Amino acid sequence: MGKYDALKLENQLCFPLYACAKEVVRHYKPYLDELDLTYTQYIAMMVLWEEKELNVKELGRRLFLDSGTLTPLLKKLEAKAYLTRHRSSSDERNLVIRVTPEGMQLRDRALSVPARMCQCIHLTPRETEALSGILQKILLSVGKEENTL
Amino acid sequence: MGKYDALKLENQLCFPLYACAKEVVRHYKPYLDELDLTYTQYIAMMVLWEEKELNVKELGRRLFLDSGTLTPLLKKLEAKAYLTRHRSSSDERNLVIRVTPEGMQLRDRALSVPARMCQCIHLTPRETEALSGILQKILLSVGKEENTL
DNA sequence: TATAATTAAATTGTAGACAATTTAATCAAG
DNA sequence: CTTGATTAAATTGTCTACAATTTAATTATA
Repeated sequence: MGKYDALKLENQLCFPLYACAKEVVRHYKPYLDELDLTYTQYIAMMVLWEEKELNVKELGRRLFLDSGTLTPLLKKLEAKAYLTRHRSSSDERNLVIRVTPEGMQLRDRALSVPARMCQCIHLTPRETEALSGILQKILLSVGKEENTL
Repeated sequence: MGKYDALKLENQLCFPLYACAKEVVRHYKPYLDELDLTYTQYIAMMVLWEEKELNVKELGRRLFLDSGTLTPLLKKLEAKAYLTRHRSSSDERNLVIRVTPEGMQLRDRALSVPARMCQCIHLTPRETEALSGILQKILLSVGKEENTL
């Protein structure tokens, strides 16, 4: 074990996390192409399918994204008629995002995507459970730090 | 359990993977700022610190990145004098990347980065081990698919 | 050997991602 | 009531990321 072992790529935890995330997202592409959605647009629609209506701030909190990423993304989804963007009348600072009927129709066409994606990743139920738990723990701990800053 | 449960964000495995990777990489920023490196530049330097010399193709294979990402990134690292870029004399198609002495000096300044990053992520050794193993498994399986295509 | 197929980088175009700043609206003291 | 913080989006600028195409070099084959 040399002085620089900690700087070897194979000893990093972050690198496989980074590479895995990219590769898995890339694997969504053929399925999402059928829906004319990018991965980020897909997860934004996922929130909207559940919520019907929310503002940019809340959407960003859920997706770990800021307005710099969301503003142009939401404009693209608006251009595709999947959502509407309107200032809140009670507080003009807030932009209310609402799904359209066209946006809701997309949900049915997306139904098969999660199962088809899971088939790409060959994990046992145990591994899936373990991975999910550990990732949630990391997300919780980084979320907490934001508040202490 | 409703018809659309599979499309809920909290039932996805990919989303926490995507969000975690982003958040963890973002946590590197203050440490890497001291070295005037981005995260992608940092992992590229990690490979070069071990290899001293390799071509774009091989670097891309290790980092899961293509020439579209690496070409501009390597030009920036060349501009910072951390590496040199030369066409191979034996095969002019290959671009040989070599670390410079300045690039090697950076290695010592980076020594403290991995430990400081680990402190940000509060995982037990068991969890770290498990996460690492599962991510490697996913990367191996997506790597294999490339060959069968 | 001339041509076709293959390969490695580079290029082009589109879409994130995020830090930092700006703008506009709302809220909080004094 | 007004000035000063605070807040939410939008904007600006830089750096990935990757599909698709192009260019140039090499290899394979007719």
